[in-house]
Amino acid sequence: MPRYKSADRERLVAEARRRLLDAALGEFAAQGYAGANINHISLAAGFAQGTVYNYYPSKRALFAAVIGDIAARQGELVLQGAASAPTPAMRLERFLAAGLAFAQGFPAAARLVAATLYGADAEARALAQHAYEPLASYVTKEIVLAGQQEGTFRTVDAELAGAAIMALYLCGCTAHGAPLRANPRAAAALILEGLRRGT
Amino acid sequence: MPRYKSADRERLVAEARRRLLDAALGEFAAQGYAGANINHISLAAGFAQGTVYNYYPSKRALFAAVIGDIAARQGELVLQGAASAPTPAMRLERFLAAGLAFAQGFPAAARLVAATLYGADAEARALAQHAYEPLASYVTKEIVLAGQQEGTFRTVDAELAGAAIMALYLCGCTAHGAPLRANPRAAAALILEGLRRGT
Amino acid sequence: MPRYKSADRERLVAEARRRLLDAALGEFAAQGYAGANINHISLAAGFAQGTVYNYYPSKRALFAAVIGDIAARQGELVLQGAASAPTPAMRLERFLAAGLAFAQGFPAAARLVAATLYGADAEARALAQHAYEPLASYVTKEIVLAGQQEGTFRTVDAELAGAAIMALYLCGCTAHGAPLRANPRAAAALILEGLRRGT
Amino acid sequence: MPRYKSADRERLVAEARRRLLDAALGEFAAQGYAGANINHISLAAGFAQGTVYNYYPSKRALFAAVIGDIAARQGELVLQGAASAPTPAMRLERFLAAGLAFAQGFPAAARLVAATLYGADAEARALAQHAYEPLASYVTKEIVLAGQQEGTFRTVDAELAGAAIMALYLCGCTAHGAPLRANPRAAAALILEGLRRGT
DNA sequence: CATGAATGAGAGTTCATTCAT
DNA sequence: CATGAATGAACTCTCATTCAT
Repeated sequence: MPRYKSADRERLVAEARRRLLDAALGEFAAQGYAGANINHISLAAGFAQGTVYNYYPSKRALFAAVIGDIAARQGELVLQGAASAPTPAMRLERFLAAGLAFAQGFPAAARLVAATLYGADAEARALAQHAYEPLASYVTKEIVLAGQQEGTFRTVDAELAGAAIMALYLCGCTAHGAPLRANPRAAAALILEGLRRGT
Repeated sequence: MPRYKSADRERLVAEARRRLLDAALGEFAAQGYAGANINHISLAAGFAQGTVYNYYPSKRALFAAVIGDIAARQGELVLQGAASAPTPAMRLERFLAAGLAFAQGFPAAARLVAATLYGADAEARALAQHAYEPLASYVTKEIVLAGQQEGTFRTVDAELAGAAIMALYLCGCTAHGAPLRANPRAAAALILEGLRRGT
Repeated sequence: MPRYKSADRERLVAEARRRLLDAALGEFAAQGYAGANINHISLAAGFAQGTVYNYYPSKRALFAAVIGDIAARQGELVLQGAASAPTPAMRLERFLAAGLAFAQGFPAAARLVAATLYGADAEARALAQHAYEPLASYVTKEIVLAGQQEGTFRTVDAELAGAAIMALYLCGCTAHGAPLRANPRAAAALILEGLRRGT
Repeated sequence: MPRYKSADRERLVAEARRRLLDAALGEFAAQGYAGANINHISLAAGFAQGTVYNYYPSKRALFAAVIGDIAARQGELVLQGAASAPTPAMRLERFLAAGLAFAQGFPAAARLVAATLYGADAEARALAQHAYEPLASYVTKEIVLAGQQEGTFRTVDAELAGAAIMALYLCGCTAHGAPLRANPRAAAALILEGLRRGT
């Protein structure tokens, strides 16, 4: 009978989970979900093999927790950054800047999210899509649609524009993405003004 | 064993490889590299399990061959489509249209490429990057830079613009990509004109 | 630490053991020895996981205690029931009635004993055989042999008859045993009179 | 493409299965289902660990095959022995003699069946009950009921008598069963005539 | 004496790879 | 060159047991 579940206990549990999430993020980002070794994660977190299972009931559950954790942290940061801007154009710029800063600060997390969203594992993909739904819908509604209603954005298909922005945003951390990361302001300008020289 | 292989022999070998590549593409796209089962591939290709090893020395080598094959077929199609267009803007449009048509015609291939380029497996990523280098540099040189030299494109960072176009292009087949695929002409317009309404 | 334990202390310990034995009986009966989870037992007894080890040094020891406990309770009940009967035939009837009543009242216990006595685990089997020796020898001596000496029973091999009765008795709770349980009087008659119609 | 699945191949497969079934019988009988180690079985059969899975898809399936194999062999032997006898009484005697001879010849098989039928594992029990249904219904119909219709057997509850005979039969290989096995004729007489001396 | 997080050996199962036929 | 049985390392997950608190 747990006598009162001291705050101490809870803090220890939270810290153990933190260590596991961090170790898991590293492993999943480096090896992919299928390639990750759950015992390595446990050992990397400073536990014995099998101790993960005292905190998460399965590899999948641990993975879900990792993705959820990333999405929450990134969402908070990014939406906070963008929300305070008065115009849709500025929100776009801040959105990209905050997101790409996150990718720069936590490259493993960014890589893992992209790998999951564009990977073959349907279950994992659904999970990540669900976790990133708030960000995606923020872009579509508060940036693209808002700019169109305000009259400063062209009336292109909002979904199309949203998908394009999300693609840039999510790929800003991998492969061909280095220039995006290095220059979020220019990326925003590119989206706003397009490639063609104005008349 | 005749040293001089009959052309017949070679054709049979080529056809066997074709069957294996097709089966492997399906399996890798559906399960990811780590999740793919090489014996299933062999069986799906109409061979016994283990027969892959008469044609490819390892799972990795088979995977590399699959990626190489996709890149070659896609490159041929896309560059062919784009090269005949006289202006950089038209080349961009045709490039996107041809690429997204490829993604529509061979969704498994498109998904596999994106998953590999944005996935966690560093070795596989390097492989795919190398295979897609021609496409990427075509975009940068023959579209972005050419348009700038011609005077019709803004002088934004060419690498940045190239990366953005490749991101759109590659993600046009997955996750948030559905609207892109459905509407390549609008996607090209978005890249050319940007979001902001002209003055 | 007072050497002289207060009676209070001892009562508490006895009650804790009781709870553990009851919980263990349920788990062992439901899952078998190998399949039983000792932490589940501890929790089901209202303790934390691991607390069993304050009362029993190992899973095996706990198991032995469970079997011993059942044998003791069943033996007391059954022998009490049978001992007061004046003739061997009546003792047989009461023996079966009491035993099958026990099986009806404590089905988990009955099932566990049969599973142990007829199970694969040699160590457990030896343990249970030892615990049930008193019952077995009661049947052989006080029922079969006594009846033969009295002149009312045929002089069949006493051990054989004893084994047959014990088999019926122990299987009266499982598998094909339902009719036995339902009808102890008829079972006794069957043993006494046999199948063949008297001349 | 298997060219013609030579009889050779099939013989080899059958022989491999035989080795595995034998090894599995030994392990399951000695350790119980839950306690058995499937890699030990594979090694004991002369294969590497994991090779069982080329022949049976799971531990449970292997177990089912073992039980099915025993039931088939025992059923053939026992029913053959009993069926040729003209009267129900003789069928009973032969049934017991054949069954107990089987138990003597294949003690591990007999022990495993009893352990399964009286064990805690519900799934395994159902399996074994199903496999032994033919024997059980033979006893009830062709022995007990037939004897009653013929007029030579008392009209006791047929199910009760059948269950009693099956219990004796199945327990003839364990625990208190040694005398039964040693003396099947006397066991049959006991069932037919009962314990009580005729008047 | 109770707790329950931690341990780590060991379980069932998968599968890339080999090789005798 | 095709076959497919065999291999055995490696995986995820379980759980009896320990011990600091």
